[in-house]
Order: sequence, then C-alpha cells, then structure tokens
Amino acid sequence: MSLKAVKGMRDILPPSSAVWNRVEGVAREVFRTCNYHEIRTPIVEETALFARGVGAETDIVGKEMYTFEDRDGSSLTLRPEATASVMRSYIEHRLDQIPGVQKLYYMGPMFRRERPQKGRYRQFYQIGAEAIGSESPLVDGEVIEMGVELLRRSGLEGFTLLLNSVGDHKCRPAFVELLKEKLTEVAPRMCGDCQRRAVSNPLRVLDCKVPEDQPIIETLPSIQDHLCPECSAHFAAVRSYLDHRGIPYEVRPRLVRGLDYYMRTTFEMTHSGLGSQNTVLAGGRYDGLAESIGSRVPAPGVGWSMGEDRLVMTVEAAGSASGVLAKDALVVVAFTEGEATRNAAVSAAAELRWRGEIRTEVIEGKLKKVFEVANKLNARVAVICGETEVAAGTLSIKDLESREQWDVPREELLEQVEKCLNK
RNA sequence: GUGACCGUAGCCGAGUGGUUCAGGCGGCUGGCUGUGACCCAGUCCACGAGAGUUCGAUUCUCUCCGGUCACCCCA
Repeated sequence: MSLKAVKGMRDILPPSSAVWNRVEGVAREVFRTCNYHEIRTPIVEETALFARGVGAETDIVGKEMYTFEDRDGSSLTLRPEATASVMRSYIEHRLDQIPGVQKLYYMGPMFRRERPQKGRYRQFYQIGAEAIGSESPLVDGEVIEMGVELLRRSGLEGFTLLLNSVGDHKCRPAFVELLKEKLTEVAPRMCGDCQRRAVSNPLRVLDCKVPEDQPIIETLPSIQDHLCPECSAHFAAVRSYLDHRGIPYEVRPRLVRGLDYYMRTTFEMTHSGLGSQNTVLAGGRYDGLAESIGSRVPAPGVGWSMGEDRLVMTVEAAGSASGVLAKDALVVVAFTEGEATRNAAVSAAAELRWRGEIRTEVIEGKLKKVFEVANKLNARVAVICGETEVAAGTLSIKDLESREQWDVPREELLEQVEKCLNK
C-alpha cells in the first residue's frame, strides 16, 4: 500500500496552484490599497487560546480541533481559525500602543476535523482581515466593503451579502432568554434538530432550513427588535455606510454565527455555485474577544475570513481561461549531446533568464525529440545550440509559431529572442 | 458524528461468476541519421484492502479504507 495524503487534506497541483496564486495576489493588492499589513502567526497555539477565544461550547472547539499533548505535557492545537491568534498576538505585543487602528491580514492553512465534503477540507485555507482598536461602525463598513471588493476582483460574480447584528453582552443574553421561553412552547412541534437546539443553542433554531419549521420560526422574536439602543444605533450606522457606498445587502435577523466571540455586526457572503457549503466569506465584530482571552486592555475589533478553497473552486468553475500571457512565453534552449554544446546552452539559458527575465527551459537530446518536447510545452521560441552552431560561434533561433529560423551571433542572442517574442 | 452513492492504468472510461480487463488520452521506443504536425508499429501502467460464498470472483456478500454528496457545522 502506497502512502496517500491524509483524509480531508489534499495536494494543490499545477495548473490549479496558479489560480491560488492569482487569488492571493489579488488579495494582497486589495489589502495594500486599504492599508492592511500582513501578520503571520504560528499554526500551533496553546489549546486554551481557542477554548477561551472561540468558545468551549462551540462545535469547533468541542469536536473539531486537532489537539495533542506536547512532550512537556502542555496541550497544543492546530489553529482552527486565525482571529484568536491575531488577537493573542495583538495583546502579547501591545499593538494597542501603536497609534491608530491596527489593520492586519493573514493567509494560510487552518485545521478542523470535520467530515470532508464539497468545499470543506480538514486542512483548508483562509485569507482574512482584522481591524483592531476601534468600535466605530465606519470600520465595520470599510471591512465589509473590502471583502466585497476582494470577491469581485477575484472574479466571483453573483454573491450575496447577508447582514445582521447579534447584539452585545448587554442585550443578547436577555434575547436568548426570551427565545428560550418562546421555544418551550413551540419547540415540540418543530424538527428533531430544533428540539435539541432549543436547549443547547437556541439561536441556531433561527437558522433552521427545514421548510415545515419556517412558519413557526416566523413567530419567534427577532434579535433586531431586541437590540439595546447602542447596538441599534451601531447597526444603523453600518447599514448607512453600505447604503452610501451602494453595496447591496440583505438584513437577515436570523443570521447566526458559530463562534462565541461575535457581537454586534455579523455578516456572510454566499454564492450559489458552492453547493451546501455556500459561505465564501464571513465575519463580524468581536469586541469581547480580548477580554475573554485574558487581556486587561480593551481591544474591540471587526474582521472576516474568506474560504480560499471555496473561492478558488468557483473561480475555476467559472472557467476564466488562464491564457498564456506574452510575458509568460516559454523559450527552449536545445542542445545536442556534448560538453561544448551543453556549456553553450547553459550560458545562453542563463542570459535569457537572469538578464532577459524570460521563462526558459533547457533540453538535451536529438533535435527531433527536442522539438517534440518544445511543442508539447507550448514553447514560443527555440534556441538551438548544436555542434554546428557552437563551431561557428553562433546560435540558431527558431520562431516556433512562424517556423522561421535564422542564425545569430552569440552576442545578439537576448536581443534577437526578445524581438522574436515581441512580434 | 449520521446517511446515501461510489472505488477498473498517470487521466477518462466500457465490461464480465470462467483463458489477468475494450476503447480513448497520456508516457516511452522506433519508422523519420540536425527539426515540431499527422500517420503507423511496438511497448508501459489497473480491477482500493481483507475476509466469506464458490470448482473458480474484478464481478456476489460482509468488514475496513478511501472518494463524493447531503445532514450537522462552518470559511
């Protein structure tokens, strides 16, 4: 039995890896424009960080983490998400002492031991942004707008922005209690899952998709009607920002997020092409996170995380043809066996690569073979270093599209190849 | 964690209780001695693992492993 990748984890191979690079490139450009700076945190953290940050009662912490005991007995965990790590780092390095809002972004693998399915892997990749140090709804708006722009520029079309406010530590507990009361009456008439949720996690009942339950859910209280004045005003300001910027969204009072640290603004961006896992980007405000992981300094923040696997999936499905750009044209340097010809080929290739910045491949063999390979590689130009050329102190250049071929003095190689490529 | 479906070469994909499995793509070699296409010939590579039923299983049954999709949950 040969070895295989671990279940739920996969290799990303060319040509798909090029799409990943493109998405990451677009993201870095968007972040640069918005004055976000990269943060790289460890993939392994103390287990307590996630237990306290994400919430001990969440599914993520309760049953999806890769946790192990280190040799010294400490409990470590492969990060299931990055916001807790970013906040830990922010606090540890006293980034609150730096003037202004800290605007940070990250990209990298996360680990959750869920059952794999479409758009869900045990090692998956997130690109995320966090703005820490401000409670202002302006920042919420900016962060959301940045997410929308990232999806757009990545080539994703037809996604939907869903928006909600889940209140804060003042108004949410009261709402949950109210919801629980109502549920004791109606839950028995709902689906099995909802009956369970009514006790374990009442907010999730609001998110149930069973058609028969919808009429009942309609009768349940809405968090939107129970926000405290401060949360209500904050939410209105976020909506105002989006309205002013012309960013379409739908308020979903039933939108609930699965991580405990969210408060006030929450949002999701969904796309129909993803199947069951239709959320491509999601986030919200987490003003209480810093304190829950033991910080004395307040660190209100808002951010989102994007499922890179899911975005790549839809971008690839859209089939945005990855045409070969002119600057990506390949030049093949071919030589026949022999030390003199090899040296000539190697130095010719070096010149094309390092001085000309031209994508170059060196191939040894009989010329028929070499041309077959060049053809399969879709090379644009071949440079031939055979015994004849080396003896004459020249090189032969062949335009593989027009099939024209001519000899050039060794010194004119780069110039001639560039000319040929720019034709 | 639950359920459904699936598992034949590097990839796609037919097929059968009975001489180790069609075809296509691909790889390699040659026909074609320093020139790409096409064509031709040869060649390479597979029934996920184990157990059971059977005279005999890739085919039927079970278990496991893996994949896919859905539930759940989430990015």
